[in-house]
Parts: sequence; C-alpha cells; structure tokens
Amino acid sequence: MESSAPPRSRRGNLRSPQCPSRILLQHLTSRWGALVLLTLQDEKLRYGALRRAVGGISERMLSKTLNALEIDGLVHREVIEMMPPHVEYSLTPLGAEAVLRLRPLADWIEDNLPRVGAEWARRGVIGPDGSVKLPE
Amino acid sequence: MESSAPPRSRRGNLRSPQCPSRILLQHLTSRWGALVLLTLQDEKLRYGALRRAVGGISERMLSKTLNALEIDGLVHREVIEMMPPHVEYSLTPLGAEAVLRLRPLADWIEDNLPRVGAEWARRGVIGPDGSVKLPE
DNA sequence: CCGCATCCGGTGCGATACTG
DNA sequence: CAGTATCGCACCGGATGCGG
Repeated sequence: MESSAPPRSRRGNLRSPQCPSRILLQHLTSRWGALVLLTLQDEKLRYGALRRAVGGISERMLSKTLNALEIDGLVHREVIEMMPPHVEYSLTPLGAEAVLRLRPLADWIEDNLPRVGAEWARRGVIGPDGSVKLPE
Repeated sequence: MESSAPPRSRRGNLRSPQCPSRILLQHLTSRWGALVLLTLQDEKLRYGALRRAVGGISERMLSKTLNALEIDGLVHREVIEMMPPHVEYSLTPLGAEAVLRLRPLADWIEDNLPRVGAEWARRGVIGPDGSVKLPE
C-alpha cells in the first residue's frame, strides 16, 4: 500500500524555483494577467473591447498575455468567421475558478488603497500633484 | 441624501491606468512580491534566510521588492545593531491582511497545477523531459 | 477595418563584485 | 551578513505591416 508515502506528490510547490507552479503564478500575477482575468470575469469581450476595458495595455502585451492564459486553459478564444474579424475572449471554468481567488485580492486593494496611500504620504513618495514616485 | 452620487470616491479603481491602485497591485502580484509576502506569513526572517526560503530570487530583486513592500507599509524592517549585521523582515498588520487574500490564490495554484499541466500537455508545450516550454 | 505578428529602441532584470 | 554598483541581455511598449 501507499499510505506511508507522501500521497499529494503531484501538488505544486511554489517554494522550489523550478516547479512549474511558478510559471502559473507568473501568468496569474503578471502585470497584465490578473487585470485581464478580472476583466473577463464580468463579461465575454472582443479583443479591442478587452483592450479598452483593461486600460493602458499595449496590443503586443494583450496578445502575449491572452496567449499564455489560453495555453494554461484559463481563457477561451473563439474566432467568429466574418468581416470584419471577430475574436471573443472568455473565461474557461478553470479560469473562473482562478479568478474567484483573484477577486478578493483586487477588492482588498481597491478598498485599502487609502491606508497604503497614507504610508506613501508618510514616506514622502507622493508629489505635490498627487503623483506617486515609487521604484515600481 | 447621497444615494445617487458615488459616495466611495476614495476607493481605488484598477480599471483606470493612472490609479495608484495599479502600483499596489503590481507590488502585490509582481513576480517576487507575492512570493516574499507568502514566505513572510509563516515566519519573521533575516535577509539571507528569506532569500533562501523564497528560492531563485537575486539579491538585487530581493532588496528592491522588500523596499517597495516596506514603503507600502506591508513589510516591517527591523535592524538589530550588532556585528555581523542583523536585519529582520516581518509582515505588518496591513501586510498580514493582504497575504490573507494572497494565500487562497497560492493554494489554488498548487492544488490545481495538475489540471493546468494537462492543458499544457494537450498543447504540446511540455518537453519529453518534463520541462515546460512556454512564452513565460 | 480588426486582430495580431514583427521589428526596433529603451528599460529593468540577473549575476557578479564590492563595501560597511 | 546586508545591501549597493556595474554590466550584458532579455523583455516590454510603440509603431508598422499584413491577412482576413
């Protein structure tokens, strides 16, 4: 029997640098990955509309991000053969599960931004015009 | 009454590119930010130990990441005056709140990596040796 | 016209060396 | 041991081009 051996050996381990879970984490939490997934939680969107909804993302990075998320099975890409071309992006069931864990984080950030803003002000990283000067 | 006007004007809005909440999101979900915060949830750690615990992070990026998280008020930096120098890093109460929203995501990733791995296999991005060839 | 691949210039990362 | 300076390279973002 296998009761003594570690039974959950197929789980990911974020601690180890070469574990593929790191790649998935990178996709989910990359600069644009999280924003794209969160945006797609609300609605199925076309490429252009998605780009406008996310705000600030370049075409290049939107393509790259969507490509990665599609390969991960988090985002579904549907091509509608017509003129002009339509490509609709939506979450897969897997992606919907993931975004369920992403949403609380996003909400927390939006709700608690003032508290962090206060920390920024204490450290003097906020310019007179309200702009934030940070090492990214 | 104020029911019609938006009363929660001081919340962040991740949709708008110039909103500072984007910066906070970036810190929390940057390649190393999330890993550092998750690692610090378990224990207060010194610089070197933290570096070893995270695994794969360069000295430069650990410094940068910690600096940003400290400015955000998520991480506390305590210098112990002695030789050799000791610097201990731990979560602030604010950071502990944030990591509470980060942990479910990390757990989901580790638990569901096999499902994503199956998607990777279907697309043929996994080499014969098990290595993953992805556009990051 | 829309989706996206490609090319190009600047920025930030990673590894190493070095200082206190 | 904790961090900063240096440097080559990868990657990001914007512009351009092309197919559908």
